[in-house]
Amino acid sequence: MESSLPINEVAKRTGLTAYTLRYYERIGLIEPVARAEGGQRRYAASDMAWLGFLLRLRETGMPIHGMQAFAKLRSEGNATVSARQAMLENHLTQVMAQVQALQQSAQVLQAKIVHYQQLAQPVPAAQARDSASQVQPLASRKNHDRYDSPNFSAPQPL
Amino acid sequence: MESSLPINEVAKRTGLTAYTLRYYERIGLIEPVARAEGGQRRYAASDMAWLGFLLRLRETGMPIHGMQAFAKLRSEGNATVSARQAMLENHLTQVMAQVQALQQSAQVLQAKIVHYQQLAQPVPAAQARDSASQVQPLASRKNHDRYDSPNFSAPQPL
DNA sequence: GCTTGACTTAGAGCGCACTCTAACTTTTAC
DNA sequence: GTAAAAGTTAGAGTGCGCTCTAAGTCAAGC
Repeated sequence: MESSLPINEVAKRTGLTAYTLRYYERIGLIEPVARAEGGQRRYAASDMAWLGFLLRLRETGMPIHGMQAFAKLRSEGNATVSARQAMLENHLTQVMAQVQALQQSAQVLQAKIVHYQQLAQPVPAAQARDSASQVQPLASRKNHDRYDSPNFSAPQPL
Repeated sequence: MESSLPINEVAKRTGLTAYTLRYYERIGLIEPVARAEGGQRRYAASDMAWLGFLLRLRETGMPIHGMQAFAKLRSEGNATVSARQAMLENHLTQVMAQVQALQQSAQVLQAKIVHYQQLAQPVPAAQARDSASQVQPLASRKNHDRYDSPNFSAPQPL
C-alpha cells in the first residue's frame, strides 16, 4: 500500500490532468494536500479516496458548486453529517430520475433504429404484392423520415 | 391538430427559449422553418417532431456537432439512412454505458447515505456493551468520514 | 556543475451551449 | 392611429469546467 503519490501519478490513476487536480485544490474541492520538502504535492490514500468520491459526484452530474458545498460541510466535521446525508439523498433522487429519462430516450432511439432497419429492407415480405420485389429500391418513395408524436403536452419541465 | 405554431408557442411546448430555437436554426440543427407574411417563423408539425427527436439526442448527451452531423445526413435524404442508423446504434451503445455507469455511482451514493445513517444512530444496538447508551454523542470520536477503496486500478478510461 | 524534465504559482484563454443586446419591423389591442 | 407586445437580424456576452501559459524553482541523471 504505497501512500503519498506525486501529482502525475494521481493524474494517471484518476484520469484527471495535473491541471485539474491543482484546480480542484484551488477552488476548495480538495483540502490543501501534503507537500514534500521541495513543495511538491504528495497525495495520501485518504486524498485518493475523497477524490474517488468526488468523481462519483461529478459523474452523476453534480455541478462544481454542489461539490464545493459538500466539501465545505465535510471540512466542518461531524456536526454536518445529517446535512451531508440530506444533500446526497437529494442528489440520488435526481440521479435516479436522470437514469429513467435516459432509459426512455434510449427506447426512442431504439425504435428509430428499428425504423431504419425496416426502411433498408426491400419490402415487408408478407405484404409484398403490388410492388416488384426488386433488390434495393434506390430513392424509392421520396420518403424523408417521419418523427411521430413527441409528447409536447407538458412544457417539458422536469 | 393545429399546425404552424409561432416561436413562442414552440418555446413553451419544448421548454427551449425562443433564443435557442433561432440558434438551432442558425447552426443547422433545424432546416429553415416556414414564415408568415411578416417574416415570422411558423413551425409545422414535422418541425415539432424533428425537434422532439433532437431533444432526445441532446438529453442522451449527444454534443451539438453530433446532432449537426445527423441533421446534415437527414437533409441528404434516403441515401444516408444506413449512415444514420450506424450513428444511432453507436450513440445508443454509449447511452447504455452511461446508464450503467450512473447506476454504479448511484450504488456508491446509496452506500454513503447508509453509512451516514449508521453514524447518526447512537450505537449499533446489538454490540452496545462498553459505551454508555447516551443520546446523541456530540463530537464523539473525531470521526471524519472515511472514503474507502475507489477502484483506481485502471486509469479510468472512457 | 549542468542539463533535462517535472513541479510550483497566478492568471489568461478556450470550447461548449446557450443567452442576451441593439436596432429595427410587424402584429395586436384599444 | 397609437402604443405595447412580440417578432426579426447579426453579433456580443456569459457561465461552466477545465486547460494552458509564463516565469520561476526543484530533482535526478551524467
